[in-house]
Parts: sequence; structure tokens; C-alpha cells
Amino acid sequence: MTASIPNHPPEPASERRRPTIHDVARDAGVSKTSVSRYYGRERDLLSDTMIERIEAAIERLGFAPDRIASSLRGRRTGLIGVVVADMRNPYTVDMLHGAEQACRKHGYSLLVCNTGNDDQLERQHLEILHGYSVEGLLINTRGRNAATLAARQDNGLPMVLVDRHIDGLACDMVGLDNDQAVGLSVSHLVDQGYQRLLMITEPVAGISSREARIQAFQHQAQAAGVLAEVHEGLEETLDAAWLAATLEQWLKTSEAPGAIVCANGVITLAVCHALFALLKSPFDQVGLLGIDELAWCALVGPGITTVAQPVGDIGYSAIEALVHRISHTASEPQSLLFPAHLTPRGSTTLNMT
Amino acid sequence: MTASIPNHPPEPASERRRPTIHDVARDAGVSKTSVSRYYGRERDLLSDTMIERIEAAIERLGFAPDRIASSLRGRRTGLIGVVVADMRNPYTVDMLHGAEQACRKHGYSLLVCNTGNDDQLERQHLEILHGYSVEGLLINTRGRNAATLAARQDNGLPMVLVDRHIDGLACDMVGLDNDQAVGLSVSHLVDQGYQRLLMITEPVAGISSREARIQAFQHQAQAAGVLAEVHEGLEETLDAAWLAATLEQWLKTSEAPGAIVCANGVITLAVCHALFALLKSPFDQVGLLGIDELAWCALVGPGITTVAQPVGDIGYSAIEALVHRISHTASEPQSLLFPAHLTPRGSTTLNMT
DNA sequence: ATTGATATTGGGACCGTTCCCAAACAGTAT
DNA sequence: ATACTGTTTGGGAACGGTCCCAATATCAAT
Repeated sequence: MTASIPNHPPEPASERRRPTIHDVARDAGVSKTSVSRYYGRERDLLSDTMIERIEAAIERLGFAPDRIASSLRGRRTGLIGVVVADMRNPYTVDMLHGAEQACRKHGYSLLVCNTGNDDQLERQHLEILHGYSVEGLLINTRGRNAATLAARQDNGLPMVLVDRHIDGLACDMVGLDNDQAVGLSVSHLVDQGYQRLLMITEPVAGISSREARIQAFQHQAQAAGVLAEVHEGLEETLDAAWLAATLEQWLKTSEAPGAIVCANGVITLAVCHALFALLKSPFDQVGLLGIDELAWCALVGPGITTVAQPVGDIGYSAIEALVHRISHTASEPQSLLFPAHLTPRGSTTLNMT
Repeated sequence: MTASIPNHPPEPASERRRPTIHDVARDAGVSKTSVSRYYGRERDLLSDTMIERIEAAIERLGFAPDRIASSLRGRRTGLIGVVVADMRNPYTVDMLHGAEQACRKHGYSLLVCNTGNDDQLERQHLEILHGYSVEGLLINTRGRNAATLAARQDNGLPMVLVDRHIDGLACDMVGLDNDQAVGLSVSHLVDQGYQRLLMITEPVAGISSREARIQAFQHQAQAAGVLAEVHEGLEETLDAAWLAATLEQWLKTSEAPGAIVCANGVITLAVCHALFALLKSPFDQVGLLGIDELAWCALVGPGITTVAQPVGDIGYSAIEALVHRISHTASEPQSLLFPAHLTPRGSTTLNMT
């Protein structure tokens, strides 16, 4: 009579109960506390014998700890919530990629929510993330839910903003040094001989990075003595007709050589489409510079000059900042601004004809 | 003496304990079971009075249920794990976007993991997702961890593959009808008068969608009576020098008009870069067609002809399939293949000069 | 042998829910 | 009244871990 003949049939694999810390303890002939310690930071309390026995049992049973159960009493979910306005925006994509890497490094996992620029959906997502007791929040949204966020923050939830501040929310922020980035742009264009500049942007709608870029643009253009205009789209996704009309109007305003500055990558795409619809060979007649580097910028026309943000680094640092806040006690909110880098291409080479 | 003077000081907001179902029950003067029922599907057991009182208490205390605690006993985490090979790939981005929408609709949240084409990292991520007791898995990876996945599947974890089958894993799959997509491509190119075709692809490495595209390409080119060559990169990210050499070689092989077929969007980008490095005005000398539509394809040269997959729908349907598996008992694995749509542009207009 | 100090180990309450089952409460038929 | 339905309600064990604290073991010093 040996244990090799179980008296109850093995359940079908598909419903086999997953082994618990309890099973491991029994199998190893130790207490569950010891098994728990094996995974936690009290591990060095355990004797070598104990470790061996536990390891063997874990191996035998194929045990893996249940993070859900663990976070209930243990208070650490290992979850970080990300709320982004548009997960298809190339900026967001690269930012998330950086964030994912940092998360992995620190042992966190990402719960990703897309709001599609819908404020109510954003609130809903914040509620869900609250439900999962995320340990921190990474936020890149329109910022219309400052009150909800402030409440969570007061409850002790660490959060870091990406790319933009939110009014009424004293909070860490990681983003671009917009003054420097616009400075690079404007001085490059002026150096190239352009005499009038047009910035196209999405609706500012209180979004700090958009504001900052416009402000910097106007100041620096004025300082450099060139004409500057800013046109702000009516909707978050720029209307093609509006854009075409705006560009056409601006183009025929003057004979002086001019260049367009696109306030971000999405705008660059839209403006390119509009220019090609409007003109046969647009870059012979107008300069173009985009903030945000995109994979295809070198391919269009003579190549589009861009000012690149280190987007991956921004996401990565945002998580680092968040993790720091999670494990350290409160301190003054800080902003971390990265410099941009200009890549000159043909779209800002003025043809002297 | 009233309750308005608490005898213990209120804790700082930042450490205030979050209210529990228990607090709500006490405040409403009902049992915690009733409060629990308020959220669960036994809700209709509750009388109207009860509902009112509970709602009022929830409101007063700002209670929100703790999903972690709830999933411990309740066995439903509401979490779906996604494992993707490359979260920056435009395909992945749009697929995830579709998946996110479907998840929201069904009340699930996404735990996103990026493997960066690293098999070991993939295993690690699978372990993490197992730890969180995700209810299902969405997988778009190289497929080297079939054994690990099969084990999870035997344990009863539902999973759905996206874009590619994995050998040794009997599993639902949602992807592209590659035969149809390649058919569109080849017949379009043949119709345009191209006499020889070159397909560029990443290393096949057992990835089913790549295999399928190559197979279909060779068969259909043969059937149409045009020469066809397939060149497969050496590394997952195509080496620029290798690509340049390959293209140059192919271009000078013959005078007959030829076209390049890029097996996916990432390849299209790489090939464009290579072509522009190689030739002044590439599309005068060679046709180009890309599988996968990209935002910029209309902008490059005369516009690049593409065969678009409905990527968002693919992600959306994958989640729907997964959710179906989660709530229904096992059935035969199914494949859901979407048709592609061709957008002709200038890159496949043969110049008769 | 006795004591004290230190290094390991174990027991059991607890985390915030869900779920099983029994209790309380109708209302209706005897 | 009594019994017998059916509808609501509540009590307490469970879920799988963590953590506090007490228990035991070890060993050197008295």
C-alpha cells in the first residue's frame, strides 16, 4: 500500500486547483509562515536547510505565489495605472514603451487605460484603477478631472504627470523643455532665412505643453524679428478643410519666404497631408518643421526637419519618479524637463530662386 | 456630548483608511452581505428600502469596492493579460487600441507586457500574469514558449492568439486572411504590368503569418506567370546594409519592370529608407506595395500602395473571442480571419517610358 | 546546570470581499 | 393558531497570503 494509488481520482487538468503556500508548507514539512518568508524580504531569516526544503517543494508542486492574495494583507499590489488621452498617438506609444521598461526594472506591472480624450471615460478609468488599488498613477490626459485626481492624491496615491501640468494639481511632472525645443526650431528657421512663421496646434484647451510652445514661439519669433502667427485647430482632431483653408490663407498673405512649425507629431502628419493636397511640390514654396520625430519624416519630400523629444526617456523617468514617490515620503513636487534635439532636413532648406 | 466631537484625532488625509463594505454596512445599518449583494448579481434580492439605504451610505462614505479583495474569494479578477512582441510596432498599437475598447465594453482591464522579442522575458511576463490570476491571455509573440502556454491552457486559462498561430498550441486565433491579402497585392501588381516581384520579410522563424504570406506570394506569382523572389532578413530588425545590398542586387538583375512587396508595415518603412538611400527617385524605377496601411503612406513619393488589415477590428475581435471563452465552456479552437483592403497609389503605377 | 542572548520557526489573527446556509419575516392556506 | 410556502436578510467561514508575537533551539558565558 503506497501513496501511488490515490483514492480520489485526479481532477481534470483544466480544473486542477492551483497549489497554495499551504500545500508547499505541508509538502516541505514546514510552516506556511516560512514559505511566505521565502518570498518576502524576511528571507534571510531562513536557514539553509529550510530554503532547500522549501525550494524542493515549490519545484515539486509547481507553486507560484498569488499576487492578488498577497496584496490583500500585504498592501502592495505591484500595479501602476496609466491613463493616456490617446494610445495611438506616436508620442504616447514611445512614452509607454519607456514606462514599461522602467516598470519591469522595478517589478511593477502596467494597467493601461485609454480615455480617447473623453473626460467622463477618464473618470471611469480612474475609478477602476482605484478599485485595483494601483500603487501609483501615470497621467497624460486633458486634465479636466483635476478634482478627482486631487482627491486621490490627498488619499495618499502617488502620481506623476507626463508632458503636461494640470491646473490645481501639485504633482510631479516629466516632459519636454518647451522653451528650448521651440528655441531650436525658431533659430534654425531664422538662420535658414525664413521671414515669417506659422505655428499650427491643436486646441490649447488649457493643456500646458501646448500653451508653453505657443508662448515660446511668439516670444522667440518676436525676439528674432520675424513675423509669427499661431493657428489653433477647432477640434482635437484637426479638421482637414479647416487646415487647408488656414494654410492656403496664410500662404497667399505674403511673398516673403515662410515656414510652418507643427506643434507636435500628429499635427505634422495632418499638415503634410494638407500641403500635398494644396500644392504640387509644397516644400519648394514653404518650409516645414515638426516638433516630434517620426519614423517617416526623412522620407517625405526632401525630408522633414524635426525637433525630437526623448520620448522613451520621458516615460522611463516618469516611472522612476513615480516609484520614488511610492517608496519615499512626500516631498515638494518637481518637474523634470528634457531637452530636444534638432535634425535638419530638406524641408527647411530655403530655395533662393 | 454628540458624535461631532471624535475622541481620536482625524488621521491626516494622506493616510485615511479607505472605507470598506463593513463601514458601509454599519453606516447603513444593514449587514455586509447585503452591501456585497448590492454590487453582485444577487442585487435583485434586495428590497427597495435596502437599496436606498445602502446607496445613501455609499455616497456618504465615498465607498468603492476593493477589486483585489473581491477577486480573492470571488475568483474573478477582471484582468486580461496581453503579451506582445513589440509594443511600438504600428500593428501592435492599433491592435491594442481595438482590444482596449473591447475590454472596456466587457468590464475587463488590460495588463500589458512587452517582450521585445525576448523569449525569456516572455516567460517571465507569463509568470507575472499568472501571479495576477488574469482571466485570459491575448498573445502576439514569436511563439517560442509553446510549452509554457500549453501548460497554462491545460490549467484552464483561456487564451487567444493574434496574427499568428503557435505550433503545438491548439488555440483560437484572430488575424488576417493572408491568402486574400497577398492575392490582392499580386494581382494588382500584375495588372499594373510588373513582370517580376520581390518580397521582403523579416526572418520567418516559424511565425505562421510570415510563412503564409510567403507561401501565398510564391504560389500566386507563379500562377500569374511572373517571377517572384523572397528575401528574408537575418535579424528581427532588418539590417540596413543587408537590405541595401539585397535591393541593389535585385534591381540590377534584370531590366524587366519589377515591384517590391513589403510583408508588413515595419518592412515598408525599412525598404523606403533603403530605396531612398539607393536611388534618387526610386519609384520611377521600381514599384512598391506594402502590406499594412500606415499613416504616412500617402505622403511618400507618389504615395505608396498598401494593403490594409483591419487591425483595430482584429484586436477587438480577439478580446471578444477571449471573453467568450472565459464565460463559455471549452469548444474547438477557431480561427477568425479578416480580409484586407487595397489602396492603390502612385508607387505601383508603372511608368511606360 | 543555569542563564541570557541570539537565531530560527510556528501559530493565528487579519486583509476586504464572496458565498453558503440558516434565520427572520412575510403571506396564504388549513 | 398552525403549517407551509416564498422572499429577504444576516452570520460566519472561506479565499491565499502577510505580519505580529510568542515559542523553541542554539550556544557561549557564568
